[in-house]
Amino acid sequence: MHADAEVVEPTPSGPLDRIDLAILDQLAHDARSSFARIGSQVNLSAPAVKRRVDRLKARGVIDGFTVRLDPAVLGWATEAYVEVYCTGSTSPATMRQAFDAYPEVVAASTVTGEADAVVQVRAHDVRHLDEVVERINAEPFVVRTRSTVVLTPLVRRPDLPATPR
Amino acid sequence: MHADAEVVEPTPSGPLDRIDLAILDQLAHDARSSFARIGSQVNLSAPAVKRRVDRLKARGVIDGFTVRLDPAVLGWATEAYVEVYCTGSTSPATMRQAFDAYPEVVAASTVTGEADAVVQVRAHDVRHLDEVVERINAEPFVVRTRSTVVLTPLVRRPDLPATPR
DNA sequence: TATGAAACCTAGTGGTC
DNA sequence: GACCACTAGGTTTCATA
Repeated sequence: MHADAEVVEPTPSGPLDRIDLAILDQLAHDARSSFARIGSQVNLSAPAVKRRVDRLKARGVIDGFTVRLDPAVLGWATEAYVEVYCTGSTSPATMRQAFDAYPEVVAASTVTGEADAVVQVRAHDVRHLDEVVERINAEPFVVRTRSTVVLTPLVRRPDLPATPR
Repeated sequence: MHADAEVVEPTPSGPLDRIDLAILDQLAHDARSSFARIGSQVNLSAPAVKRRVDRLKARGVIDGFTVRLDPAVLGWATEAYVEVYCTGSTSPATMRQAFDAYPEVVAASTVTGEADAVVQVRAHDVRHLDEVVERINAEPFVVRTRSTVVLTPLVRRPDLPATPR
């Protein structure tokens, strides 16, 4: 071991190259595509693609592979953004623990602005949504909520575009 | 071919059974899992699982398979909910067409409440986010916007839970 | 250090019962 | 839906640049 001018990456990193991004693009489009088919798109052999994918998984760039489901077909027809106002010093950890317990919660984050958090909720119908919002309201750290119900979904992306910085 | 008392489904439908939901659960957890492995979880042979998955795809329940990427690692560190206020009679189609053109737009929907639409935006940083919001503001049908920036992501579900109705 | 070719083994797929 | 046979894809090894 010797000290260089260059810093050695602690996590096996280095920036994603054009090929990595192309592979991610392919996987975003079809995560069950074969390595050979991906390889033919990015001019690489199947083993080479597999190695890159393994590396991307190890680095945490790839978090996993999931199925894209049509919420409506599954009976999750109602969606809402719920702004949550909390008591003075509610920690993010407390909120996370609470919201994580709801299967109806798709996403939740603390936010800037008047509200403390925005929670995205999926429900079967308005009655179900109402029930979930009531339960959130009943959480000890919640002062009040303000719901914005989705009328028409306009855009819904598979995942993030693998655009280079 | 003969006429029965039973009506033949035009779309190959019928409700999802317990096994279908279990399969979707497995795929949500790992979309690249083998049919054999899924089968062992749901007590079914690999071909049987494949046929069910094919059927679920044909029915539109399964929309596709994608990779889950860590936004932060890819350089998409900043996220915001942008409420959009539109001119009198802006059609959802107009909005969809406009928002679809932004790679930074993750999701967009028309909503109840004061605003006409909520647009979820992913950006590299606050400067980038600001630029995107400016562009949205410049859309001919947009009167004004109100952005809520994400501070800490608390919950982010892979996809919808395959809970029966 | 990353790749390609080949070998080997596991999984996908269509037919049959 | 299971079983079987066949094909295709995943994974490891090894040689190479």
